[in-house]
Amino acid sequence: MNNIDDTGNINIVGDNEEQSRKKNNVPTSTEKKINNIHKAANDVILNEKYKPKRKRGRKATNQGESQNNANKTVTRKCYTVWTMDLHKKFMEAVDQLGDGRCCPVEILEVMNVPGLTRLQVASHLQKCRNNNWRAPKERKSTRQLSGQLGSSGESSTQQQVCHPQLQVDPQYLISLDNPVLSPAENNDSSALQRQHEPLVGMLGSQESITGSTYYKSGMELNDGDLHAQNNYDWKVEAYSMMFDTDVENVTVNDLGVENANFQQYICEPNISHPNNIITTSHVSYTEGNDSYERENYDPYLDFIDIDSLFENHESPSSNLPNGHDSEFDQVFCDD
DNA sequence: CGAGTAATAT
DNA sequence: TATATTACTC
Repeated sequence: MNNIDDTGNINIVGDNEEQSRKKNNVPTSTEKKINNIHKAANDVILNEKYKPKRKRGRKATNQGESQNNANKTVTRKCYTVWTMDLHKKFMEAVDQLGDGRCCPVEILEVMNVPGLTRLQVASHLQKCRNNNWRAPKERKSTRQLSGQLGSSGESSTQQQVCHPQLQVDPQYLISLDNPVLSPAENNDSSALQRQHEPLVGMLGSQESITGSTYYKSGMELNDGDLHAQNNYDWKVEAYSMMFDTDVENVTVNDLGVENANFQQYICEPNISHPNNIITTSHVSYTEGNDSYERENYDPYLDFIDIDSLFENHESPSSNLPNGHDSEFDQVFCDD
């Protein structure tokens, strides 16, 4: 004879306590503890506080945007090209400023280039600190190492390519060993500080602009030649290739002539030109809704299956891109 | 709150 | 890709 108690559990006559517990799926105290840990961990993961609030980087703006056809939006963006001249000026400013004043604001002032903004200088400074800037005329053959991309045994590296932030941003990491622990508690505050330590020097120079806004004088001018093709460059390159979904890139020169190249100088560096800033127009066409704008969009997850992309590609080790018109680009950029 | 910087979008 | 933009930290 069975009966149901006031907790809704079925008590089977004759069963001992343990058998009854099992039949009613009542967790043991140990199981309860484990469940609580899982729940707490889940709460941490679901907590908005520990999620990136917005994606970083450039967002699509309405500035300079115009409607073309039904579902096509034409976005025209201008940006400054750092010519050798401009860069030289930048470096001279850095050199002139000396210790402790090598910050974008000071550099901007010393450069005294109309139209140039602090953010642009900051961005350029960042590029130079990372040894990732080259003079425009030295740009062309930047994909020497791309051939390694599809070589065997590199799948783990490919994962890293697509998930760079997961390695370096402790704020969003959750320790699997101790899931209840708040990420903030896990966050070694000096870890972020370490990112501000001096980075790779400017090319050919013994000392460099450093990440702590100090630099040691005597720095040579960066000749813009990328001697050190390090692993980071390769990662960045592969990374941006995967995200390059532009259907078309069109530039317009000062005569209004369209050019199919990605980037073009509107005018040559010229003493008569007021500011030596060369601007390009970047026109991109997007179909319908901007997928990047959808909620909870996670580019990392979208590319989590990146390995399969390479597996499906023939001769992965031999035929990787050397230019924009390569087979590879068509495969990944055609929309 | 503004500056500097890493990360990331375009 | 090179540059612009954003998030984050101090």
